[in-house]
Amino acid sequence: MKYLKIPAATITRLSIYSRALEGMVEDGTPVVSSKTLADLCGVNPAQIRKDLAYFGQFGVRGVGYFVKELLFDIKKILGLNKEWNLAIVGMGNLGCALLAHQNFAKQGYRFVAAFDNDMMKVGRKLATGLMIHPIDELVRVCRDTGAEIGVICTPPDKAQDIANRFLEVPVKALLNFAPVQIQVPDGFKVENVDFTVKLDNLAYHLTAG
Amino acid sequence: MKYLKIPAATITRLSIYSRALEGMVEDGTPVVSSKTLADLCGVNPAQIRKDLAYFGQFGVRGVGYFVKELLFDIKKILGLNKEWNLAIVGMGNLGCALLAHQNFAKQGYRFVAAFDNDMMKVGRKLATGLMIHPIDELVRVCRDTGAEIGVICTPPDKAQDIANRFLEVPVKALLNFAPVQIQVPDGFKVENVDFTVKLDNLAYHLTAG
DNA sequence: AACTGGTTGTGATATCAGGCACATGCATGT
DNA sequence: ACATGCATGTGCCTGATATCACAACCAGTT
Repeated sequence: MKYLKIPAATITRLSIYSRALEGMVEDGTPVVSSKTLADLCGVNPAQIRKDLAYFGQFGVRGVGYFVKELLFDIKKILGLNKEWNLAIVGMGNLGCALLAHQNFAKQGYRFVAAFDNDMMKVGRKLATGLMIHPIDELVRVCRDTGAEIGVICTPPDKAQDIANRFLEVPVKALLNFAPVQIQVPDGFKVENVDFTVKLDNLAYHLTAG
Repeated sequence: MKYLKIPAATITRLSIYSRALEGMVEDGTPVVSSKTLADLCGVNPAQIRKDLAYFGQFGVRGVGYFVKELLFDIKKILGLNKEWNLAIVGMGNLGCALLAHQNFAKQGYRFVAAFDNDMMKVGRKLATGLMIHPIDELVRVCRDTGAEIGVICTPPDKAQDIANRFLEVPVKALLNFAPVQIQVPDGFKVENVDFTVKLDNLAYHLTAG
């Protein structure tokens, strides 16, 4: 089952489903149909069933899906039944905001290392108890702390260099906030978060659309 | 030409091309081929030519594209030949970081209004000279300042309410950082920026491969 | 003026993702 | 025990998206 190719879009949607399901767990909703969940997530009901079908059977015909169970299963599929250790580079406004952000902890993502090149910042202790290390120590500290995912919040011209250091650790997954395309070898994975790209989409929509 | 449907993915890529081209302008590179640009952006060369073909002819056969010209044309396509006025709601860590972030200004996006419900924050003046308004004043202030794009940085449970207020202005484009799916009528557009979705993708990749 | 190298623009082709519609099967009630 | 209602799981179809491959075309050279 797992050996046929899963579309990347499916994984992204699973993640979105899990957000909606978390909300339902809080509300105490016990059961949900693909129709209801679809409306909430803005997709087609068949899409949800198809996405889940890649990984097995989770529903009860004539009834729907048990919310808690389905959430548990999706999290397991995504690999969220463990904590993930993050290392972050670039303690500017954005980097600090991410560190302080609640959503990460809530989803089981934990920052275990922070880096910056600014000597004014190095050695400072953050509110979380984390200390800021110089970037030269990245490889060593990441190994010591068991970092598994790298978060890049540096200016664009530094991003590739940072990525290369992460590759050396090796940290095989990178979340890149810098507005450049980072090159990595096979087996490594980069996800880009570029606000301005999203804004450009909106601007286009307002202009032409 | 503009009357056939343009894939959303094309618009996103145009935005990515423009980032790469900006770098080339700084380096003083005068001309670029679709091959070179493709390598830099991690896409297929034919993809670039196809994307551009939706909007006209921009290259010279046997030569390539003039960097400055192409950048100008792409920006014009995206509607970036003007400044866009942003209004932001939710002045937590993330909201403040976005306000201070350089990339927005560099791309012609300008914050003209800021809102929060926390009475400790309302009335405070930010470094940029912007004052924080209470959310009840959103509709009025957005109209006064000519806000065109709304940025939502509130907790998830407040996001839909904020969106509804923006619809009333009307602000027709929303950049949503809250991890929920926002419902809007036709003609309005929401772009979601959800870090945890991206992280989940990485987690899946590390887990399942 | 003709030739050559090189890159675009684009029709044709392959691949992929999404949506429909129905058979399958569970739960409830009689 | 059987019939009914309802939502899932899935084969098939349709449409969109990406890639290939080649003709069209420009610049520089002989």
